[in-house]
Amino acid sequence: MSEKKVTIKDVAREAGVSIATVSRYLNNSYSSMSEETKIRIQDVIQRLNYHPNIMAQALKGQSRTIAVVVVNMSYPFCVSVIRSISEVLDEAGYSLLVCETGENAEKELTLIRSLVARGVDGIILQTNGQNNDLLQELAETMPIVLVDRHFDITGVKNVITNNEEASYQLTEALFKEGYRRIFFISEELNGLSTRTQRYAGYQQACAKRGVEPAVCWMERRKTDTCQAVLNLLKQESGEQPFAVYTANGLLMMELYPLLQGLSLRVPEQMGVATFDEPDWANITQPRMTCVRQPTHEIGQLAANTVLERLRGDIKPHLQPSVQMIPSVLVLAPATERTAK
Amino acid sequence: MSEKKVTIKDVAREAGVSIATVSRYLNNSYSSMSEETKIRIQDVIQRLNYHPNIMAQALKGQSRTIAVVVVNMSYPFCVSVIRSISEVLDEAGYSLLVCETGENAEKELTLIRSLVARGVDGIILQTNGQNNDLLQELAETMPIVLVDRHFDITGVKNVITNNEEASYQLTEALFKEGYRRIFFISEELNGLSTRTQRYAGYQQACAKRGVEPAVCWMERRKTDTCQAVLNLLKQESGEQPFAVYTANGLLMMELYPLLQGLSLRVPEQMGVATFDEPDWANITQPRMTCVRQPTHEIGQLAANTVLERLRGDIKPHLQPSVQMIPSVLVLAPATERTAK
DNA sequence: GTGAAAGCGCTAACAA
DNA sequence: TTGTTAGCGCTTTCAC
Repeated sequence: MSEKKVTIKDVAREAGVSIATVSRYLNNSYSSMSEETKIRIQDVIQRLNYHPNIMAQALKGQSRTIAVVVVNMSYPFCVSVIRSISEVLDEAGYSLLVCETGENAEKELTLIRSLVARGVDGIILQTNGQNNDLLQELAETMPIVLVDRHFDITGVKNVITNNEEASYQLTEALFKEGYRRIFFISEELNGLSTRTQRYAGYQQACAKRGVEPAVCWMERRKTDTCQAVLNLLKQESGEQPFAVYTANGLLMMELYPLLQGLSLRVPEQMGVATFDEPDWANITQPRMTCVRQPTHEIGQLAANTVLERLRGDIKPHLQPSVQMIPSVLVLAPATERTAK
Repeated sequence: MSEKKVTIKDVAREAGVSIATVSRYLNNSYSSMSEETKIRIQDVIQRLNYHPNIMAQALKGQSRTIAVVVVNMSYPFCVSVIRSISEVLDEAGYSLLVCETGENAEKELTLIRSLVARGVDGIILQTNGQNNDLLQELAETMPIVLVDRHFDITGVKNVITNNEEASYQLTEALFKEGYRRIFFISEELNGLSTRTQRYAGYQQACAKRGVEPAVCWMERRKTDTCQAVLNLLKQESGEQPFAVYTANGLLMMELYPLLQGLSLRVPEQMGVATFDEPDWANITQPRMTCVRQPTHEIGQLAANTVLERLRGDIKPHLQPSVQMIPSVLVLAPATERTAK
C-alpha cells in the first residue's frame, strides 16, 4: 500500500541520468540543461510521485521552515498575524514553527538559539527587546523581521502599525464626540514601542485640547490593579461625560465587566473605546469605538519580507528598516446609538 | 563574535573519544558508559557550548518536531489547544509546526503528505475525516492523535470531550430554568462527531421532557442563514420564555447581535446559551450559560500521548483509542440576574 | 550539458 | 566500554 520512499537516486536511475542532474533540475531547472532530460526527469518525478527529502535538504542549508516567536500565541493580535504568515508561507511551500516567550527575555533567548540550531531559514518575532544583540548578529546570516514592537537593529526589518497616530486619532475622536475627559488605561510601558506610542498619541491629543491627561496603569490578571482603575474613575469622573480608553483589547476585556458595574449610560454618560478591535466588538451595546490593527497585512508583509530576502531579491541593508501599515479607526455609528 | 559551528567531531576530539561515544552519550547516557568519559564529554559539551545539529538528527529519523493540523488556527478552541500542546512540547525539547486545512479535505491530504515528507515525528490533528485511510497507514509508523473530532481508526488515538453528555446537561439545565422551548442552532453535521453528538444530546434532553425539538441549521459568514434563524425564532417563539442554544461559540458570536435586535428581556423572556465558553462570556449582560471545553487538558493530553509513543512507553494498539475529558457546564449565577 | 564524488552532522550496526 | 565505518538524501565542486 505505502510505496517505499522514493529518493533522488530512484529518479536518477529511472530517468537514466545522474543524481546530480536531478538535483540541478530540482534547484535550477531554468539554467543550462537540455529540454529532453528536463522533460524526462519531470516525467519520472511525476510517475514516481517523488518529493525531495526536506531533512536532507535542510542538512545542506535550506530547511524551508520559518519560525514565528510571539509573546503569547493566544492573543488575538498574535493569532491573526500568525495565521496570515502561515497562509503566505504555506503558499510558498514553507512550514511555520510557532513559539511563545511569555514576555520572558531568557525564554526568548533560549528559543531563538534553539530555532537557529534547528536551522530555520528565518525568524519573525514580537520581541521584548532584550536580545537585540543576538538578533543583529543573526540578521547577517538570515532574515529577521520584527512585528508589532519596533526596535532599531542593523539588518533587521520592522513591520508595524502607526500606533501613535492611530492613538491620537482615537483620542481626538472621543473628544469630538463630546467627552470632557478621557481616561487612558495602559500596562507599564517597559520600553515597548507599541505602548509608548499609544501613550504619546493620547498625550498629544490631550495637549492639543488643553485637557489634563488622566492615565492609569493596569496589569492584566491582577484584579486589584483593575479595581484601582475603577476607583480612579469614581473619584475623578465628576465632570461627565467622560470616556475610558484602554491601550489594548485585552485590557478592555477585563475592564468592561467592571465598567458595566458603574451603571452609567453608554455612550451618554460614559464613552468606551480601545486600541485593537476585539472580536466581541459587535457584542457590546452600543458598539465600542476602536482601532483596527491591520494584523492580516502585517503578517503577510512580514512573511513576504522574509521570503524575499531568502530568494535573494533584496540586499538586507539597503532597504528602509521600517514598514508601517496604518490602523483604521472604527467609530461606533452615531445612528446606532440613538436608533437602538 | 559568533563561534563557528561546533560539531560532534569537535566534541569527540576535545574529549579524546570517538564520535560514536559522544553520540551514545547524547542518546543514551544512562546505558553502559564509564562515569569518567561521561563526565569528560559532559564537560567538553559545556565548554564548547555544543548543540547537536537537529537537521542531521532529523535525517537519521528524529526531527523532534511535531505538527498540529487544525481547521482554522484562529478558532478559540484551536488556539487554546495549540497553545497547551506547544507548552508541553517546548518543555520536552520539541518544536511545533502549525498548519490549517480550512475544512478542506484535499488541503488536509496535501498537508499531511508534506508533513511526513518533512519528517515530523508525530501529528496531532482536528480532521474532517476524509483521509482516514492515510492516517491509519501513517499510524503504523508514527504517533497520530486526533483531537476534537472523533474517528475510529486503527492505531490512532482520540482525545475528545463528552459532547453528547455535556450538550444534554446544558439543554436540561435550560429546561430547569423554566424555558419551555429550546432552539438548537448548529452547522450542518457533515459526519463530524462534535456536531452529531451535541445534536444528539440536545435531542435526548428534549425527548425526556417530551418537548418537540426545534433545530435550525446555520452557516457561518452567511448572513442569510443567520437571518433564517431569526425568522424561525420570530415565528415559533410564541410560547415564551424560550431559549437559544448554539452548538458552538462562533455561531453565537454571529447570532448574538441579532438576538439583541429582538428586544426581548434576557433571561426573563429569552435564554441564551452556547457550547464553548467564549472569552467574551463575561461581557454579555447577564452572563451567558455555556459549556467550557477542557481545551487546555485536551492539548496537554494529546501532546503527551504523542511523546509517550515516541519514547516507546506505549504499544500503539493495546491502549484504548479514546480519551475523554469532560466539559464543564457553566451556569450564569442566578444571583447575578436579580442582583445586578 | 552531464557525471563522479566528496561531504553536510549524525546514528547505528558491527568489531574489538 | 569504546572505536570503526557505512550510510541517511541531498547539494555542489570539479572534471569530462
